[in-house]
Amino acid sequence: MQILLIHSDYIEYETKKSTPVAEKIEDSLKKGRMDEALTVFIAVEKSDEDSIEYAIKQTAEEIKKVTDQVKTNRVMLYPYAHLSSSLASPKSAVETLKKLEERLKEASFEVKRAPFGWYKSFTIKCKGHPLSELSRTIRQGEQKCLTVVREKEEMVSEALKSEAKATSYWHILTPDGQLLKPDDFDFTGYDNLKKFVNYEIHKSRAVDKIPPHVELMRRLELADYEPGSDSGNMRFYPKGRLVKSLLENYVLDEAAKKGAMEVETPIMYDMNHPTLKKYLDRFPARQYSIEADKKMLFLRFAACFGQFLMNHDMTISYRNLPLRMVELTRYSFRKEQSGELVGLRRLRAFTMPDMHTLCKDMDEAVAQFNEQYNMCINVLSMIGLSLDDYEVAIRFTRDFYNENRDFIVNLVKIVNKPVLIELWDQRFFYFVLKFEFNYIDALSKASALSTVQIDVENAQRYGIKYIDSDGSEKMPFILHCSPSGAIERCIYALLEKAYMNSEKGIVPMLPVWLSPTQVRVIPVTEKHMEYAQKVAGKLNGRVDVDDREETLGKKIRDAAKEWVPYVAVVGDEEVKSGGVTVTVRSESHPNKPVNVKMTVLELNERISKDIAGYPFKRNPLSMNLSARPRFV
RNA sequence: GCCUCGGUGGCUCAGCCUGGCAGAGCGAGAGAUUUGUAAUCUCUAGGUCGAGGGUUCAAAUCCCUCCCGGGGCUCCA
Repeated sequence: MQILLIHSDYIEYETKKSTPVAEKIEDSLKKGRMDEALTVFIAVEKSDEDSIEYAIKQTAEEIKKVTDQVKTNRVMLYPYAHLSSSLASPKSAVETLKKLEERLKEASFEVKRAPFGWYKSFTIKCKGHPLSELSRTIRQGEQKCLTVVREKEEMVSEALKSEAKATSYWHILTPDGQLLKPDDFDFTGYDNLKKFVNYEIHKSRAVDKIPPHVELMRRLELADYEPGSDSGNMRFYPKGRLVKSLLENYVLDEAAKKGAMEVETPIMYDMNHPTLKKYLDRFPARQYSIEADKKMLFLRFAACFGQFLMNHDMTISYRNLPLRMVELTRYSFRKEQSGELVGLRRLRAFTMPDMHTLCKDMDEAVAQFNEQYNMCINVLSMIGLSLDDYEVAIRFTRDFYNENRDFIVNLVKIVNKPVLIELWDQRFFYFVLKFEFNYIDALSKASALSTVQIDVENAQRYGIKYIDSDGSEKMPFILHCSPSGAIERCIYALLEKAYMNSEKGIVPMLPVWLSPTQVRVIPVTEKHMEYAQKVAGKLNGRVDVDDREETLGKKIRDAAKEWVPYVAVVGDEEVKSGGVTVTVRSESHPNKPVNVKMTVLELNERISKDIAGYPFKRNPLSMNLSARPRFV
């Protein structure tokens, strides 16, 4: 229920024209006037229909409070649909209004009610004293323990606002240290960089196609939209969960190798916590908010909150620095505007490895930045995304650049290709330097994967200190690092890459370590089944057997559609020789499968080589295809 | 929030313009077939055509209202 209360000298209305939902009224009600009254403009909402009695009771009480304050007992109920964008059905609205009228009369108010569903002209004179204009929202939410609050005015963080104000100076920096204006740069041979620059600077983003990965994520039974949730919250089928889990484990392990300690922190935080509130205003993202009891909470959009609060309470010596912590956030939540959400590229709930490094001074921060920059290149490459697949953006303040010019040029030398530079005169955000690796997809859209930032203000905000060798308390600099970027986004990038490969005549596939099925054994006929099962038992990796009663051709086609890297066909020949005939996907061309006769041992060696150095998980689906349900 | 497209069997969609018995493919179930590298054949089951209202002898189809979803814009760590 939405109500707008106006203490008025008088209110006067006249019906003009009925709408299709108009209530039938006597002529006497077609005009009305009330002097010295509280006019209550009122909209009955959809949510009131769940408990009309509650809405009426609360509204009546609210009206009573205000009439007491303004000392009147005359009320004009005036239906006013425009107060809400989520109206109740006309039928229940009329019912609610009538009951409210009755209730107020019982409470000895003098009540008039303007008819529902008519176009009316009205004149009102508002008294203009401080209490003469009030609005109230009445919802049952207070009694439930978890109600997502629909903010009337969306909270927009200061960072989002300042981002709009920030002036960016764009450049291209080449490996030999030339800093050029984008217009002066020759993009020949740098198609992806050109797309990226267009995307960033010229905001050229219109696309009229569904991104290819959306179809692929469904067809490969990885992930899908979940209409039962909020948009941007995906469901992951067993195969998708497997791929995601492998990526998660891999990235966590790489962070651990660099000395990061894995921690776990809550996903929701008190919106009115003084420190957190200030940080919210420095982070350009929108939050989900949640009400629990009387507390307003927000869902984290990164792991910073929990880790910084933990850092605050820690005793940290200079000997502990650089101090690294990592958390895999499942999930980070960002309430992106609904239209921004696309497949696995941009989500409202996503999984992000988030590592923070406390450094004793700027020199150490810069050194760590450099190390993590290299780590990110390595992580993406191991995931299956090479330097050719993404473009580098480095962003910093003018001051930082003036003091660290050689360092930045060196970053460009490492990737050995021109990068996009964004320069700000002042520091608008919490960092002085950041880079991201941006994946350029089949529709020329750019999305950030890995990123590292040097944060110069959150140590102070959160009161994070360390004791230096001379016994004095100091503030560390903090690096934020996501070695891979969001896990879902990595999957998106791999799928988009596979799609672009297939457009180029390269057979699409996932890296072997991520393929849900690594080897599929297909018996030529039923009588080879026993041998097939025996072979499957001896093979390494995620093996399955196509034991369905289908033709050989069908089974081979299905294996190809699932992008199975190794398809081992076994028939009379193989039973006789004791080996397998393997279709090797990575060596095949469209319509030209490459079949290699090999022993089980040889196949095992190939697979072991493909997956060496990567995490392994068993396939959650049954080994026999005939026992697997379909998900899409 | 705005623009746009859509909602028809489990899935993908046709039918709608021009109103007249609700269709196909995939998938599922049954049967036949025992196959050597991109879909074997036959049969069967399965639908309040998103919801509500209106027009009409008759509505999946036309009109109105609403709901839900996709894509785009805005936005973007």
